[in-house]
Amino acid sequence: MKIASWNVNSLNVRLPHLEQWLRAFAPDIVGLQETKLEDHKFPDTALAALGYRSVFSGQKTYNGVAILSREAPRDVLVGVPGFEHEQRRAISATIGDLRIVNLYVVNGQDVGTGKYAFKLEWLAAVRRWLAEELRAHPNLVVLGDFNIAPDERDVHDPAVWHEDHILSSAAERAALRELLALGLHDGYRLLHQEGGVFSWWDYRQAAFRRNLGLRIDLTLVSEALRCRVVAAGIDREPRTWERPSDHAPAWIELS
DNA sequence: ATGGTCGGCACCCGA
Repeated sequence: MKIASWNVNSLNVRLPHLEQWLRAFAPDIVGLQETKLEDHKFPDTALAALGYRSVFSGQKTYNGVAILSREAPRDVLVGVPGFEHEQRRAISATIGDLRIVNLYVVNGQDVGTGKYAFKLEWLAAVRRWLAEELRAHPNLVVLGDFNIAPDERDVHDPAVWHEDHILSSAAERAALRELLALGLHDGYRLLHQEGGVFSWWDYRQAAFRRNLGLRIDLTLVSEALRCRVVAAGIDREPRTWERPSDHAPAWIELS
């Protein structure tokens, strides 16, 4: 059972990439972020032709999330209960014996801005909600673009990505640690300890060629699923293709 | 630290 998270940065532009990658990688479940598509424009027919069901919550221009799965999704939930707003950043569904939560965490722009404050509020609301979600669904997978690099191994240059910098700041990392403290584990780190493995590279400065990246796309698993994680990785291949997303798919395999 | 590159959409904003 392969489960992946991929920020596609516009599904309108990236549908051919997604189709090619689904054929090549053959995941069972995929969480997509930044689809940037209103629901009536979601390419569910094209994805069904490849054997995937789709559930989605999108909007024009910004944000937008979706879950693709080979098995039919049940009990679909849009948004973060108790924290209503316009931005389409969360979608959840039950697939087989797994509860899947797909998040597009607020970027936060810069430390100290209003968007940064909103990021921390949003993460606090997610934590309150996931505490309940874990009680209801012991087999929980929380995946997505977290827009937080968990620690120094997850940034190419800790001198740049330091405790006062967006995506690596002390408060953001503390918020992520609070999520993990609910009883969630970073699937990738269960199996790999080395640094320098990234999921996002800025479009500028030839960052991908120079591997100047961050690992901000994560797949978290609950305690009950911990021992079922048999493989994990980041598939850099689609980042090498023409006109790529700035993110690569991050994946885990469950037994 | 700055400036650089994308996508969407409208000549600028968000990432």
